[in-house]
Order: sequence, then structure tokens, then C-alpha cells
Amino acid sequence: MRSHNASILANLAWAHAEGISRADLARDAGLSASTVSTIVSDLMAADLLSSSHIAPSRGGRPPVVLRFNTQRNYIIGVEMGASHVAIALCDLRGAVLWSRSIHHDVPNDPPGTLRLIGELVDEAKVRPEAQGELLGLGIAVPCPVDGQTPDRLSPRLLPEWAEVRLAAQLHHRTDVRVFVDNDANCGALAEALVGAGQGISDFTFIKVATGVGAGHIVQGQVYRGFSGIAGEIGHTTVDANGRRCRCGLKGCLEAEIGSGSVIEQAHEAIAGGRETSLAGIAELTLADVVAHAKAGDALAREIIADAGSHLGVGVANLLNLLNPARVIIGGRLSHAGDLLLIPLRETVRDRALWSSVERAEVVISPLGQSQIAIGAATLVLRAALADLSLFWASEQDAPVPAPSQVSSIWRMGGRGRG
Amino acid sequence: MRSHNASILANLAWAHAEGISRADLARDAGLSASTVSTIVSDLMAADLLSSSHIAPSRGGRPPVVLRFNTQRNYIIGVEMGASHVAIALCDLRGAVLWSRSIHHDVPNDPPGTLRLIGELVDEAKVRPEAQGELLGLGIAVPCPVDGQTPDRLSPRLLPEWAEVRLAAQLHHRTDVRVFVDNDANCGALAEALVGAGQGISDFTFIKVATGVGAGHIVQGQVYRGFSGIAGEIGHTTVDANGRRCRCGLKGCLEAEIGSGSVIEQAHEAIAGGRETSLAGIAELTLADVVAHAKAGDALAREIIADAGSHLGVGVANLLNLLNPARVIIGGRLSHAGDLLLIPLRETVRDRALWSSVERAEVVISPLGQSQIAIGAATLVLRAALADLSLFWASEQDAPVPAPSQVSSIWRMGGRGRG
DNA sequence: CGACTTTCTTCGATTGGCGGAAAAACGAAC
DNA sequence: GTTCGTTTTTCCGCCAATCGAAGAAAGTCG
Repeated sequence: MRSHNASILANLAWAHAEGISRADLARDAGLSASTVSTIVSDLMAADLLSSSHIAPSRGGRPPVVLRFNTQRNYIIGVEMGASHVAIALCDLRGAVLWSRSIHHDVPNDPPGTLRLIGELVDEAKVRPEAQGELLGLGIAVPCPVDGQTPDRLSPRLLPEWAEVRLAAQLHHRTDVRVFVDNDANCGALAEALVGAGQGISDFTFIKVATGVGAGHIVQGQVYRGFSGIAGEIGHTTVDANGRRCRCGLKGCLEAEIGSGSVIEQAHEAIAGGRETSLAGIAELTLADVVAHAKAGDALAREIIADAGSHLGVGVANLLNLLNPARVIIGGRLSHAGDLLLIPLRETVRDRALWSSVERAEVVISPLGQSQIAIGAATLVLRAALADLSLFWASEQDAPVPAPSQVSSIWRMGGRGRG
Repeated sequence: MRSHNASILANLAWAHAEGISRADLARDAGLSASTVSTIVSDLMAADLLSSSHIAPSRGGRPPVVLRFNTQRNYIIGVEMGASHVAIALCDLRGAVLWSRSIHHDVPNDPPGTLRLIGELVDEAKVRPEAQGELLGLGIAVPCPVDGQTPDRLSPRLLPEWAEVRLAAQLHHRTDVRVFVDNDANCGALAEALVGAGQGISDFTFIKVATGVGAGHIVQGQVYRGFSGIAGEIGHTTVDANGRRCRCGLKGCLEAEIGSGSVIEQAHEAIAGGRETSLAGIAELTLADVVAHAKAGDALAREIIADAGSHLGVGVANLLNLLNPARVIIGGRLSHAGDLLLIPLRETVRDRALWSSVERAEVVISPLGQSQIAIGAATLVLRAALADLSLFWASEQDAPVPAPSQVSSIWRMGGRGRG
């Protein structure tokens, strides 16, 4: 009903960062000018929209340009990584106003992690950049999130977290809505709203770091599959005779290009007497390998190019199977840029059967270090844009538990709307 | 609006083949009883629903059971295969009332194929089974269908068809709506509506015959990807050191289990002096291999079990990447039944990282020989159920060209409804 | 300076769904 | 058998929300 059209208009206004007139809103939404006018006045009363300036006339009365009020609220996104917690304070455009990243042993220390997140959120709340009210808290977790039991992390990957009800605890601590989703899905959502996936209805985001995971955007929505684990590209086979993976198989993508494997490959080469500037680094990390590759080290470049080729096999299979318009590579390995991308693209081209697959774009995420934390923030943003009532009901009911999917059957009317 | 809710109710009634009362419709659809009553009376006036009988009371007034009128129209589905044309005459339930299959060199003879289809349609129209009016004609084609140029078949796979406007010509010939889609997508749709995918929102159908293709059902809708070629599982790599594929790569799934490969493997073994009942068959076909495997021939069983294992690798990758609730195997190879399925499931279990993947069901299509032709018919059925106006506008406008996707943004109101 | 355009608002009119009342048709209890 | 309660279905008035037409506002253009 009304709220649905209001949501459409709000989304249109949000998408037009440069501003949009009522007349253009009516055209884009396919609604009558009168309807748009009444809804816009509601949205302005709610401070979601505000008129920005008057654009030059196009032959008649000059249009009043409306802007989505990105300062109305702020959002906090938190990335729980394998070995760090990152936080990003964002406005409603998804722009990062402030961020931090702290080393922490997340998998093995749930209480400490919860405390750390609480402190970081408190810190963010009092930052001068935090304008308006806190709209919600988004958390990206390094494991699949099941739609059935959304507030339980995977006991298999994170046994220590098995009994922790993350969203509930953080809601209790912070008193705002808490949204939880898998990190790769968050990354995909970030790209969809503020990154390389803007305006693209079907793409896949691949995060390559400690693990390798993918998030699919299908018809503009995050796709979770049947039990919420779609995107486990890390354990698809890319080389049946490849390295042994922690999952027990051989040649999983993750076993070839996950940070553990990359570092292992470097160690093996060093042990084999290979000349490299990586030798002598005490605790070799993926960041070291990437940095030295960029600085020109031959071994590091080789390892990364190799990773690119392996990733290319997985991407080619993905393209054949799902045919996304674009594949966006993120995660720490993606900071290697062209060193990774060029061999990747080459492999994809070699393995692409269809010209349309060949034409599919493979790019590196433009969102940088905070990518996943931004994605966590966009969980809140997307939810609020899809259901504007979240903007006016600040406290109320329980933390939103599920990785909320917009209900697939849209139902007109229906009993008991708010 | 109204028509949308009418569509919801019609779909509910269709889905309840045993019949459903107005009160239950209201409950299931979340609409008020009064609204349901008015819409139902419209649908009954249009002869889409009819009251069937009165069910026993559940303590109050006994409910009038309504049934979707599956005899109101009939549908014709046509499968264009690599070497045959199959036709299925279906009622609105998707049940096959009559079918035929004719050998024909489809790829190299467009005019003859069009003529043949025309004759088959004419034959179907005068069958006694054809009740009511012809609702539409669905065509399953053995190549991807692009949303941009829906009425052009792939010039790469079917060069002879490059200039043929299939849907337009058939519309001209038959004067009914023509719907065209890829065969694997048709197969998936058939499973969704009348096969092993009923009630499952996310599954994948894999057709294994001459080629190997998949059709995805995502959130209850056929998923085509960006350029309409999603599901090209046949050219994902399952064994980097495997057989050479016609696409130039090695170890594509199709190169391992496509009918060409299966027959080739049989010939190789026979040439190698292997004892088998397949030896001596003049023109060995996939059907022969399947039949002899069922009859107990060791070589045939081996080849099929091998195909099952290879398919298992592809299915495992698919499960990891997309996490469908079920994978349905169809196509001629699937007639081998357990001989294919057992090794397939074993491979999947070995390669499944997540318990939910492990639990995913892999089954054989229950729809048999006419599966794809039924799928072509369900193209029409789905379109009409999604847009009831197709039921009352028999002739009118151009043939429906695109593999119609339900528009992703649902818009309330909007100008100019019918 | 008038004609024309484009934008935006105001004002009925219409559509369509909802809630409640009422009718219909039954079971159960006394 | 009468009465009461229940479930199904219909009828009626109300309300929300959109649209179209008309008009006001604020320009451009010749």
C-alpha cells in the first residue's frame, strides 16, 4: 500500500545522490504526480527528504530538487574477522565517517569479543561524526548464517560461539536493532549499494582472505540459498590434484588461494632456497606478501599470479553456472590489484564458452579496508530502505534476528498493517 | 491491486489440486474473507474456478470446496531436441493428455522443423483430449535464450537458425501466444510446477543428454542470470585431466557424461576387446547403454556409474556455490535410475563440506520421457497463472517474446492497468 | 508580452480492501 | 427439539490510497 510506494520513492531518492525532482520521481516510479506529491510531503515531514535547491528550468517551471537526508541517522557496521574486529561509522549514504580495526582472537574469545564490540560501539557513538540518531548495528560474521537459527553462529566453524546469542546480547548492550549476516554476503551488499555493484542486479562478490567465500546478489537481493550457505565457493574444486584442504579434500579453491596457503607457499619457497625479499620476515602475513609483490618481489608476484589463475578457474565455473553480470573481488588478497586481476582475467577468458561470459567483468572492490564493515552497516541501511518504519520506530521490539529477506510473495493489503 | 490478489488466489487454488474452501483461501492468502468472496465470484464467472462439492463440517457451516478448472483450456508444449521434436498436449494441471516424439534433424533444417511443429500442433488441436481453447504454445529450445534478443536462437550453437524468428513464425502459423525458453529452464519449471520441485523454492534441475545443462529455480522463479545463460553447468570443469571437450577445454562435465562421451567410452572399450552385450549394436545410442546397464551389462553399468561420479563433482560444486534444497536429474541419462544416482550421491557426500549440503536431496526427475515438452507447456501455464488476463484475452497482441520474468519491482497502482 | 512548457498542488472521484453484521448451515448439549 | 456455539459465506458501509483534471506557480521562447 502507501508504505510500499513510499519505500519505492525513498529508494529512488536515495539512489539519486545528486538529487531528484518530484516530477522525475513520478516518472521513474510510474506513479502519478499527485501521489508523489503527497508521499513526498510525508517523507519531508519525517525528515527523510529535504529540498535542496531549484534546478534550472527545462522550458517550464523549474523543478525543486529533493535530496535524501543522509545526515538524519548514522549506522554502525562491525566486521568480526578471524583475527580482528573492525568497526565503521557510516552515514545513510554508506559513506565511512570513522573507522577502526583492532586485533583480536575472535573465534576463541566470545566474551572478550562482545566486550570489545561494545566498547567500540560506545566509542563510535560519541564521535563528532555521529550525526542524528543511531539507526542500527550491523554485524558481519565469518561463518554462514542460517535463516532458521539466525542468532546461532556455526558450531562447526566457531565452536566457542555455539552457545552465544550474538544479536540478542549486542541488542541488550546497545539497545538498538542488530542485524547479522555472513561476511561475504555483507560484502556483496556493500558493493550493491555503494560499491562496484551499483545498478547491477546480478553479480557475485568474492572475498579472498583467510577463507574464500562468495556472496551472490540475485535480482537485486542477497541470495542465501536453501539453508543460508550459498556462496561457499572456497570449497569448490579447482584442481583435483592440488593442495590438501582443511576440509579434507584436495584442490579446493581455499586450499590454493586462502591466506594460509599463500603464506605456506611462500615458506615452502623460502625453505627451498628461493631468493626473495620475503625471507627473514618473522611472522609472515598475507599483507606482507601483497606488499612485497607490489614492491616487485618475483616470488611474491608469482604466488599471487598463481592465486589469480586458480581463482580464475573458480570464477569461470561460477560464470558458467550463474552468469552474473560482474564478479567483484574483495578481501585482503584483492589489495594486490592487477597482479591478481590480470592472470585471473586471462584464465577466465580461456575457460569461457560463451561470449557473454567472456564479456563478464571481473573487477576489484573499490571499497578498500573497511569493505566488510561497510557491508555490515549496509545491512541496516537496506533493511530501513525496504521498510521505512524502521526510521520512525527507534526502540521497540526485539532485535531483528534473521538475515531478513524481503518476503518473496508480496501481498497487497493483508491484515494488520502498522 | 485486485488482479494481483486474484492471481494469488488462482495460484493457491491451482496448487490445491484436491480443492480448497474460500475460508482457507482467505487464511492462506492473508486476505479478508469478504475480499476473497468477491474475487472468487469473479474467478467463477470467468470459469477459472468452480465449486466442486461440500466438505464435511468442522463444527460449523460446511465449507464449499472450490477447484481450479483444469479443463478450461489446454496447452501445447514442444521440445526441440538435437535430433527430435516432441510434443505434449497438457491440461491446466500440467498433466499430459497426449504426446508424440518424432525424429528430426532440428539443428540443420529450420524450415522442415517449423513445418513439422506446425503439423504436430494441428494434430494436437483436433485430438479428442484437447478440451476448451488452446491457451498457448511453449517451445523448449536446445540453446540459451537471451532476454535481449529473445526471438533469436544462438547463432553459435545453431548457425542455421540464426535468421529464423521462431516465436514470430509459430505465432503466425498457429495464431496463439508462443513462449520460448531454453530446455533446461523448461525442465526446471516443469519440476517446479508438476514434478519433484513442487513446493520447493530453490532447486536446480540438470538435464543430461546430448548436452548437459542446468536450470535454476531461485525463490520460486526461473533464474536466467545476466544474459540468459545461467546454468551452463556442462562446461564447468570436473576433472582438469579429463577428456577433451568440443569447447576446447579438458574435463568439462559435458565431455565426461554427455551422450557423445558415453557412447565414445563404450566404443573405446569395445575396441579394446572388452566383453559386453553392447558389442555388435549398429548405431549405439545412449538409450542402448542405459537399457543394457539395466539389463546387467557390466561395461554399461561401469560407464554409467562413472558418469554418476563425475556428475557428483559438478553437483557438489553446485551445492557449495548455490545451496539449492534439491537437485533434480533429468534427461535421457537419468533413465538409468539408481545406477546413476547411487555413485552420484556418494561423490556428493564425499565432497560436501556442510551438513546442509550433505543433506541436500539429489533425485531423479519423475516426469519421464516428456519432461522437457511438459516444461515447455508449463511456460504457458506459469505465465497465465502469474497474469490471469492471459486467460481472457485469447488472441490480441504480438507473441510473448521474452522468457518473461516477473518484474522484480512490484509497483502498486501505476498508470494504465487493463 | 503572450503562448507554451514544465512543475507542483488541490480537489473530487473511483477503486478496492477491510471490519462487522448478518445469514447460512451445521454439530453438540440439554 | 430447542438452544447455543461454530464455521463459512455474503452484504454493507467505511476508509485508505491512487488517479485525473484543473489550476496555480514559475519559468522559456519568439
